[in-house]
Amino acid sequence: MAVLPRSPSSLELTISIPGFGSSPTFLHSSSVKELDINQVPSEEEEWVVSNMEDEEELSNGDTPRKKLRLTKEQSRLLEESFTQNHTLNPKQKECLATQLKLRPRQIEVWFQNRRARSKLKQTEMECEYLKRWFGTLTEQNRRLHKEVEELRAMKVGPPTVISPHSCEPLPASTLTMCPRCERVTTNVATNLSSKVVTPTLQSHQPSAAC
DNA sequence: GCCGTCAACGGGGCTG
DNA sequence: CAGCCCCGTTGACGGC
Repeated sequence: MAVLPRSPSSLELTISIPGFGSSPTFLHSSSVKELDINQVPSEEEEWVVSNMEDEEELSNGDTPRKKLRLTKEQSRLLEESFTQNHTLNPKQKECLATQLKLRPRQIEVWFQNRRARSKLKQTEMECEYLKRWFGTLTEQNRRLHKEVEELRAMKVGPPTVISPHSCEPLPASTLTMCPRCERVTTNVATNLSSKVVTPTLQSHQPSAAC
């Protein structure tokens, strides 16, 4: 799983703009028209205006909402910056905002949305990978079931396994699998009547310890 | 008209 | 407590 880097960027602040603050009331305004940077869209900033006239106000006194579309150049620079750092420190944010003629809050929002898109893409890729893996396991499971059926059909007597402890053959019927930890264990009742079992093999009782 | 995309918002959690 | 981030959502817009 990829972890987004939080290291500082190499970008440095070189220009400061007086009065270019980001007070909460300023940022949380539902209308972007009152923001001075948005009143006169520069040639580098492209606005898509709704059907409402600029001067028209809504019944509740709010100004109509406009939709900002970043220009290709702005998007390119933001993407370029994103490849270097997935997060920005305040200086980098201010610097980018000045460079792109956007508000720092817009830079911040763009990076948040960009990180979200990255994560979504990553999740979709992981989903695809898991789907393929599931398909592979399903196919493998099918083949193993088929193999088991073929072995059962051979009817060559009771199957035996070699004990890893004694290196002697064990009747497979004496083996069971613990449903909790899925470890192969010996059947106690059967083992007691069998002389094949060696003392090294411990009986296993499923418990909460598994 | 529906749907996908994207900028923006609001709330909650975390941290120094 | 300010500042930041994440997350879910909203609203505007474009494409079909």
